[in-house]
Amino acid sequence: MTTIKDVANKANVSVATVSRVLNQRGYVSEDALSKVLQAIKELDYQPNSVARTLYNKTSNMIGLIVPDIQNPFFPELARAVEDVANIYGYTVVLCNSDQDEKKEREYVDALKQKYIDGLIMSTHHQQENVYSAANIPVVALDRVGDERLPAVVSNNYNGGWKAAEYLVERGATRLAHIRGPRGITSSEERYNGFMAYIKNQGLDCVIEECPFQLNPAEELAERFYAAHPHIDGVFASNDVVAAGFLKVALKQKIPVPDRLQLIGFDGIAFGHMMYPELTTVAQPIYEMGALASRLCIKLIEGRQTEQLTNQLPVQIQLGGTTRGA
Amino acid sequence: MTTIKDVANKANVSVATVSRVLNQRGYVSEDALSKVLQAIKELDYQPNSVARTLYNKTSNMIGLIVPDIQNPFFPELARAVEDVANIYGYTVVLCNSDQDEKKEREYVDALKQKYIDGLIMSTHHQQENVYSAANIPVVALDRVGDERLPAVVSNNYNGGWKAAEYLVERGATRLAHIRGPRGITSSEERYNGFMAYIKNQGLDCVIEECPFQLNPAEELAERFYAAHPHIDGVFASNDVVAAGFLKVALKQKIPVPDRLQLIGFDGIAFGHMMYPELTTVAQPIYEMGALASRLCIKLIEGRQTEQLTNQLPVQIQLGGTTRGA
DNA sequence: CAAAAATCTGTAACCGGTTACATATAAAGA
DNA sequence: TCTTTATATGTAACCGGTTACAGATTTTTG
Repeated sequence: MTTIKDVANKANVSVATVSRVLNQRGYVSEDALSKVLQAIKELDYQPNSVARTLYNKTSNMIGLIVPDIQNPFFPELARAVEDVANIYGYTVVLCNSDQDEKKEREYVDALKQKYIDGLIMSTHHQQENVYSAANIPVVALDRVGDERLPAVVSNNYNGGWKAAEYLVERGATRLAHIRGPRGITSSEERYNGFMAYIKNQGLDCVIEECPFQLNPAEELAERFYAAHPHIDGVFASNDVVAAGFLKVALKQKIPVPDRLQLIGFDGIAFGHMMYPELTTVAQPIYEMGALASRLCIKLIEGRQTEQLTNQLPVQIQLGGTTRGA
Repeated sequence: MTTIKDVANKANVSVATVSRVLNQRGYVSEDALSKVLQAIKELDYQPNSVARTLYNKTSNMIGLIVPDIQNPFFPELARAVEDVANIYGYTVVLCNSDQDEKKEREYVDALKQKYIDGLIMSTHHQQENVYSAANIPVVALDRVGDERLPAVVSNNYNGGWKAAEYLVERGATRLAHIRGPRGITSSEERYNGFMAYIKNQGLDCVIEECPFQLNPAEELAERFYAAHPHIDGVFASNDVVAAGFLKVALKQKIPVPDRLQLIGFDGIAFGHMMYPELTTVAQPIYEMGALASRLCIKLIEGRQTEQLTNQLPVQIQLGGTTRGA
């Protein structure tokens, strides 16, 4: 591997001069400049980023901690984070925490040791430890654990409200909400928004709780349809759960959307892969990831962010699981 | 941040002794050992991995280059790679290449600069550059670009054969294969396996080609069903394409599986999220990722691998898009 | 009991960069 | 013309570890 010393030798200058050329800092004569550039080209020299990191305490790497990349919501988010990071010359290190606080802490420690420049986290755990111990920028994405952290989220509350409103407007009268796990900000907010509309309209509804996974959703759906045959509008707190409910409904030959309307939340890609397509409250997933990435880099570069919480709008995405207007 | 010097001072020994304790190398007296351990504990010292990397030229990082993490096949693979890597103390850096050779090369360069210890690549490009320039272990995953590279793949040929056989055994007589893009090993092999069975049985079939994406698959399906109304068995080269064909079939009210049987390839999670569930030739995706990761680490640790190509078996996964036996 | 071998420890060089500082020369100002 | 200032460059310390080597002490061996 060619080092800065090799370049210096070849160009007949000192390493300091080469370094000055590389970093475009300090004074370098025309003559030296061209000799160095020539040597760099001839030797196909690339400065060693580890050595740079050691001195500069900055690695051009961003950590991204998600619960599980297998959860179909996160690949798009991760992709967006990486795309933006790349533009600015950053590399992304992806970590799956399984929502395990210990794992999260271990990852954060390991990443900090590698002089990671910033951290983007999707977790509902309190991040005081991260927040205090690290002097690196941390951006919360989708899930907010700590209020003091800059965050990128979608308007979950509004989404919940819209979902309820949408179902009611399409003629649903007996509503149910399959809410997500307690303690996760997004599912709480969706629930709150949904309930606010329900109360506002003086309606009644059935509430069930379900983790954001297919199998539990299917199991719950079986029981649910048996227990509540009259329900004609279901709002699931995420698309995976909605898919589970749709699947069981189709299996049981419950006419969707004629006798049962279904709306999910997220707007992940596979909503389009099924038939009928899932009607859903779509978050701007890619936008969220991209924004978080930009925000993180902005903070790394020392610039302040205007606002702590960045809330992006959601939008109903028409599918075939709800009726036309 | 506490450094090895701080520890040495506190323990009243030299940095060399502390280093010996850390690496459990060389002679260290009982007395010095306990003093150092005590100091480490009191200062909550963690050795700086960047400094270590600089000297050792090894980073405990593995690069994973995939075409696009948004392709639902890759998250499971990536997860497996990361899980195994973690067990052995390695961190994974994920990169999306978009199948762009230039991007791939840039990533490889950047990763090598960071003293990445090994590389796992899912690409169909020739990797001579990688293979020659890098003296780091490279493992090909799912897609093989270079024959000389150790690789982990599933038995795509056998999968293609099995798919044909399965359709025929369930009574399909007019077969079609929607093959994947040319030049990608896996799609070629699936095609070859399928055709081998067809020829072996003296059958005839329709072949179409489609990229591994939903929209093109849907468009093709529309045209396909119009042009070939008599086809009663379709083998799609991957599950996304199969999903597109299923979606259009359902939309057109073509009875599946009674008048049209459908089988995909991959066994990705969303096959279970739809109704009917997708019948598919399932690859052991997680196993493949885990094996690639283990293989890579084995090579990093200097041990030789028994065989260059590791081919894992595929298995038909029963869904509702084919008839019972 | 002396020599050889094993154990212990510190100094300093090294990994490959960056930069403070000293020094030298050229250009500008008095 | 003599300062002063701007330009140019090299030396050496530094980032935080690892390790070759040398010297000192202890243990083993003959």
